[in-house]
Amino acid sequence: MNNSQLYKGSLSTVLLKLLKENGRMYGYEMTQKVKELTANEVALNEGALYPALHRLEADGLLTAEVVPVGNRMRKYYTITPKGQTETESRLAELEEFVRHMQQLLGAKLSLG
Amino acid sequence: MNNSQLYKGSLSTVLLKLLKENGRMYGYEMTQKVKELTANEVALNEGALYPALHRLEADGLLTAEVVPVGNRMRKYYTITPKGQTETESRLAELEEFVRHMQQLLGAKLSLG
DNA sequence: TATTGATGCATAATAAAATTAGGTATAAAT
DNA sequence: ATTTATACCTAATTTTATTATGCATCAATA
Repeated sequence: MNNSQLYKGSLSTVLLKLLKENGRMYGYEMTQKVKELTANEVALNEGALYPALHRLEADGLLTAEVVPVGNRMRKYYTITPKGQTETESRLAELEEFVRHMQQLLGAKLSLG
Repeated sequence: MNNSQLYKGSLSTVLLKLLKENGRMYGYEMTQKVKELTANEVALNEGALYPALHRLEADGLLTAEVVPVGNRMRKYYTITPKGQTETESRLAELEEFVRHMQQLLGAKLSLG
């Protein structure tokens, strides 16, 4: 993710969560959704995005389906049951990470 | 950091903050402090810790001083003015990261 | 007294994941 | 006609962490 301050390791968690919420998305759509949700502050880096999607697919967390739209191809991804489970554990991990950061850096991270 | 769910990129921020708070610390001491602050949940991985300290020193954010204690050597690190500034910007970055994660993943990260 | 665990530093090989920097092509808008 | 948006991709490099060691001192304990 460029210009984003997003820490390494969080990308796949974000992708999984997006797919879990929206059911079925293609890569470009995810870049737009992320922009929308973050008021244009986060732009997915495609050089990271596509390899990440391929990895998730290879790991059995996503399935892909190529669909022609007009004269162009879209590759739609869907989360698998395994992916659903994995999403939950990654979100839990992220919460734990934030908690640890609060313990280590002070209470400055609570934005609740 | 092993077993820690700490995302890549956060280690140097933690080290800088520890040094900013404590004035002067050596590597092993940092591993103990991190354990203490996180109720033994986070253990710094030495294979990441020492290279990270060396990098911070090379970048001029820390200075090092080797001190004999008994018959053993300790390498004390101190944060530089440049390091102080950098610490602030990294903490701001981390807060921004958490904010973005909340926007993308839902309000589940607010532990305030 | 021999051994284990804690203290204290370090590096080398490997792996994981990002950034940078391209490339290809269709379609819409100016 | 050219630019912008849509839509996918990969290769080289960089960054950072993990894994696996290595060396050495010192205290506790079996």
